[in-house]
Amino acid sequence: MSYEVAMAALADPTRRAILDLLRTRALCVGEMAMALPVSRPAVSQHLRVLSDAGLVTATSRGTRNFYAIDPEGVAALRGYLDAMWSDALAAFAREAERASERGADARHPDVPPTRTGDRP
Amino acid sequence: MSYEVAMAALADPTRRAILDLLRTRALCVGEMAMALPVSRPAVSQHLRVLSDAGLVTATSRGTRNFYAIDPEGVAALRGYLDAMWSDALAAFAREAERASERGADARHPDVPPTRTGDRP
DNA sequence: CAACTTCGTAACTCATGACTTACCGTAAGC
DNA sequence: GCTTACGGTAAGTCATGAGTTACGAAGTTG
Repeated sequence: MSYEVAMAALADPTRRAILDLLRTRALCVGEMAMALPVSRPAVSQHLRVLSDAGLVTATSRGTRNFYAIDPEGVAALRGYLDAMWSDALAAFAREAERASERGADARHPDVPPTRTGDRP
Repeated sequence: MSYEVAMAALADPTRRAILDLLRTRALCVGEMAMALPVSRPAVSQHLRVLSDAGLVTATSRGTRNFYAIDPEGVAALRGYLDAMWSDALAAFAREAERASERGADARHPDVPPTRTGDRP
């Protein structure tokens, strides 16, 4: 459902770096900011995006906010990619079979063309 | 290796729509442009990005250029997500165990703090 | 209570990129 | 050979978002 927001979230290199930091254990914002080449508010904003995308979870302990990877969000992305992957493999196999049977037979054009449009 | 370019490529909704069109079968540029709310040059540019990211392959047949999903590129993304997913699960389990053993024992702070920096 | 730490938000700047129109190269059909 | 379909590229516009500094809110510690 919401794999689209997660995809957009994973597009940014800094956000991927944040997730890489969180792979081993949960961290608070200041720790991540020290390990990254950007300011702490930037990390906060990225964490906001990652949280909205369902990729991380936040827990407050004292004045510090700890963030950890949310496996559910990652699972949604995996599902999307898995579906696309299997579909692509099936289409590839179908295409190969059709190509082989066309190679033995007469070669007819794939699509009878009718002016494919240029405008949206 | 190159999952980063692929991630950036999948960030755009139009590019994801192109990949969704290609899930069933290979298509030429004009066909995709007709099925999408953008102009044909826009589709060309998106296909260029997807091709550079290793997510699609191109084959010329006559004047038409057919594009299909490249399963290899999708596999790279799956590998990245799989690694992150298993790491996140392991970290989650470790965190849960540490929390339970701390709940029975004395509660010590997680990290002895030393001024986490604000500047990059 | 007062000082300090930690973090989120607001306001702003600036670069990236998504889209358009216009143009040119290339293969097919009369 | 000339015309037509198809698609890639160039140049330009405009919106989005990643980054910064400045400030305020919530909590801990002396």
